[in-house]
Amino acid sequence: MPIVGVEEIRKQQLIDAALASIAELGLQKTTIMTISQRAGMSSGIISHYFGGKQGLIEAALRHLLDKLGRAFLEKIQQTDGSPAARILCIIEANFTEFQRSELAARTWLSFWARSMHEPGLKRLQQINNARLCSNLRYAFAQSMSRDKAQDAARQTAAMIDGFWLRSALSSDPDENFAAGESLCKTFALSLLTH
Amino acid sequence: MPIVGVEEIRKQQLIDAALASIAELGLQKTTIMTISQRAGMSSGIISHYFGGKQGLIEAALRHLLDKLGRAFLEKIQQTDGSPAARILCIIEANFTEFQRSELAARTWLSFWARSMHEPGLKRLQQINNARLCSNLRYAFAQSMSRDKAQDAARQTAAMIDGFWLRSALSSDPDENFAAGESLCKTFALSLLTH
DNA sequence: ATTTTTATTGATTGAACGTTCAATTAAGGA
DNA sequence: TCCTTAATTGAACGTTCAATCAATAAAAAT
Repeated sequence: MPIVGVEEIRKQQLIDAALASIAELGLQKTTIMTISQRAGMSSGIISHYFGGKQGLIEAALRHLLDKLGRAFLEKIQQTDGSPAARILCIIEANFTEFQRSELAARTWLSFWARSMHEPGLKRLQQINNARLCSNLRYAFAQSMSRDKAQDAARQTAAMIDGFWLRSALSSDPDENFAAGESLCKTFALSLLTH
Repeated sequence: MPIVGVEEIRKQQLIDAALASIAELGLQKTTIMTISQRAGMSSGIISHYFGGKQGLIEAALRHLLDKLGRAFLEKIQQTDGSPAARILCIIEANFTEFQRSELAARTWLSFWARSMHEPGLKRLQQINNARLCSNLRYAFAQSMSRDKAQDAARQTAAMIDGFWLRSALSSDPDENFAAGESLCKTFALSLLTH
């Protein structure tokens, strides 16, 4: 059933299938078989397009990071450049990305845990983290000193990640997410006005 | 070399070896061999004392949770019962436990990730989480309404977990930890006074 | 219609891992 | 000294999994 010029389509289908498997089974129990079956293809296709299972896993993480980055860029363009608006954008981008797919928080946690011991994933994670912190620092620095802004950014980033983590572990992820978004916003705004 | 009555000693040695292996290699690359070698014993001993690898992993998590609980109980007895003192105790207990063993944050993250898909670990994690939240809620409720206290507890718990997570993923865990403890305290105290 | 090229398959291979259990070792008791 | 019993070993076994690659299928080119 070969159709020419389907490389990008197949790659995306495999990434989607990988994310579905990771969300449902966890990274540990995700195998080449669970991915390829979900994609409706054979096991060999993964090594063919990604050089191996590890290549697909990294591509899937890169895809999630790209989506998160684009969510932020889209939101930031719909607002004025005020610090409060920027910060609300950052928080919303970090939360809405998850609402789109219920099980994404679990996927992130799986990636994080593995990134501790795999340099390829660790690099991707650190790039994303640096972006989040520097965006927050920049917004806070327009209303307070550099040092205060640094602290405020770290607290806000920690609270966002903490609610992510708790959503992944919670028995009611959705409720946790909604509460997290709201509580992160009120916290960040209170930092700006005091 | 059988010596009688060594069951509890051997179990503890295996738990220590398991935690060392998890911290160094991660839960995924921790095998019966990496654990038993670190303990200086043979591979079969793990099934003998814990019924299998999974039993040892759960016992190791239970051991970490016990240590965390005892750290809190010890600290709480050295203070008056004021809300501020209680909250500082909770935060300190959650951070000092990690300073004792540098790689503990990585161990926690490994456990958390696996607990998403393994009921035995999930149960342990939820018990610990419920304890943290209810301790915080109780302390805050002495200075504000129930609803406010609930929000404050969730924000504080999220910030603590967020800094834990960031320490595990950071390239400089110690600095991250010190900053986390300090910033969590200033946040929690500001909630009490406003 | 035939050949070439591209896409895909899936059985096979070999390595890694957890578990089992018969054998072994030495302490304690008779 | 001999026997019993608790403690421990590690080779063997069965399973799981990622990777490989020769075979296959169909589109494109001739």
